[in-house]
Amino acid sequence: MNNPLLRKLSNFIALSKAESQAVVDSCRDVREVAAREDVIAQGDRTGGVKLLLEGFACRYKTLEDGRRQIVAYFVPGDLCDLRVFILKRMDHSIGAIAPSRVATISPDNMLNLMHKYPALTTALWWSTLVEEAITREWIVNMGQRNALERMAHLFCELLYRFRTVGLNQGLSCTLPLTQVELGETLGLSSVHVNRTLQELRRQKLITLNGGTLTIQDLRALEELSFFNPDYLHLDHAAGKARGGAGEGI
Amino acid sequence: MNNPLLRKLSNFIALSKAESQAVVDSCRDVREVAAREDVIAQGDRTGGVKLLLEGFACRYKTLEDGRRQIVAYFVPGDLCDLRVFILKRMDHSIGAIAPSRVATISPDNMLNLMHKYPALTTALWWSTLVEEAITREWIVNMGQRNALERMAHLFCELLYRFRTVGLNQGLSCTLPLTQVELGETLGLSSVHVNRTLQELRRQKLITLNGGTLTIQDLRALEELSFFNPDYLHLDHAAGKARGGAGEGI
DNA sequence: ATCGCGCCTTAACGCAGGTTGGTGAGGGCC
DNA sequence: GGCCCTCACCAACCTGCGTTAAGGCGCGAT
Repeated sequence: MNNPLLRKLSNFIALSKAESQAVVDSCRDVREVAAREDVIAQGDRTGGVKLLLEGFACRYKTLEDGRRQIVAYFVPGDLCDLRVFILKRMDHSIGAIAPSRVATISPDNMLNLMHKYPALTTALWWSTLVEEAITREWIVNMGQRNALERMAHLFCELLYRFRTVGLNQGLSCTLPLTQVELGETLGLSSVHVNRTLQELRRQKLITLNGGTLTIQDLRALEELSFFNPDYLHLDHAAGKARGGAGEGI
Repeated sequence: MNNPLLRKLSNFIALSKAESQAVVDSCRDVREVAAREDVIAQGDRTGGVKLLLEGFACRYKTLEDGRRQIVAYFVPGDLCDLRVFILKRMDHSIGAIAPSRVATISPDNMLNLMHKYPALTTALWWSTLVEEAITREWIVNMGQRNALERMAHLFCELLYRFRTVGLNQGLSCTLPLTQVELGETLGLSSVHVNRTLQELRRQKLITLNGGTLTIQDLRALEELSFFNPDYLHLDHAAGKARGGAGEGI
């Protein structure tokens, strides 16, 4: 199982061979995207569903005066919105941060998949619900936490998310972000990102260099940032939800 | 058509009589909720889908140390998440702000509705996509705009949303928020909310008292806050999307 | 080799917004 | 009538974070 989407969904539900194969089969149309290149830009007509297979990407919005805000990160296995094709135009952009491989699944293909495999559908909805919960948690992060807590919280979240697709190495993971990008994510200036990073390093909580994040003390980082992983809804043992409500939506 | 959900959906698609009736029929189980009372609390088992028929409500999260962040507002016609029942427990709370009437639609009822009326399904997905876009815009708001811009942007958004269900009176709408709640929404202290409100009043942009918001100069308020309504996806003339992609998902 | 460039780092200064601690008006209740 | 509670509003003070500006380091291009 080297498809990261399958790896992610298997956290929620045990997929049959047919279901797994169907997912793999729909990832035929693959495109390489360079670092800092857009996958889709604000204002573009919506196309098919995008699935990040490899790399690291983000969703962002730009204000008229140039200010930029990153509103989500994509790790491998993340779908860039299951249903955008209902809308006409993108109200935001999706851009690669690291060199990435992105599969495009056509609307027809997607609908087909969901008609044939209700259990798969449920699993996909679960993943979008988690995505929404993450977005909400980011609002909490920006509104209620100070710079140190905010950054600590983000790092905790990213570690958990890399874990669910097996892309962590213990308490380390690949995180090729510049400090400017971190600032655009957390609503901070790059100068203050620098200060905050150094404070986290000084407290021996993390190291971050050469595009690798290592968490030295996860417990402490979680306590500092009031991190509560409930919103990631990882409490499903694989297969537990089999036949659950929501099939066939 | 006095069902606010129908009024909202009709912005996206022209609904048939059968479809409209089906929606109305599923709003049988109605509950009155007092102001400041919770509809569902963090940690509760997820029940059916909630639909706000009347009043004003919000989604919020509370940190362990008591800090509270409002992450969304619900105006009449808003569904409190179409698919929560896939998850086990709520990772946040939903609370009434004004006295409200809330309908509960059971999962079975919901699934049934969506199986029978594909066009309705598309319209419902459209509304959740808009909800997600709003959530993302709130992140942009918190991350990139200062207090004045942030509050101005929120007021623009609320006016547009009240308009889509016909609950505005020209440039006025009912907005029974305390300054503390505004602060919990915008990530500001209530003191600073007060200062900011006064600045908006001083600039003759709005008035807000007795639970009524009046926008005196919408154009100026939009410019001040870099408000771009694209993310609300109101560009569908009713009926235009009839038969569009996404039916039957 | 060295130039340029992207990125990280540091320092000095100022301001937006938080904190604390008030006042006073209005409304519900005994 | 008096009491309590909530909410808007106000003032003094403090600080977290933004801004500006300058220097350093690694690396690819010429």
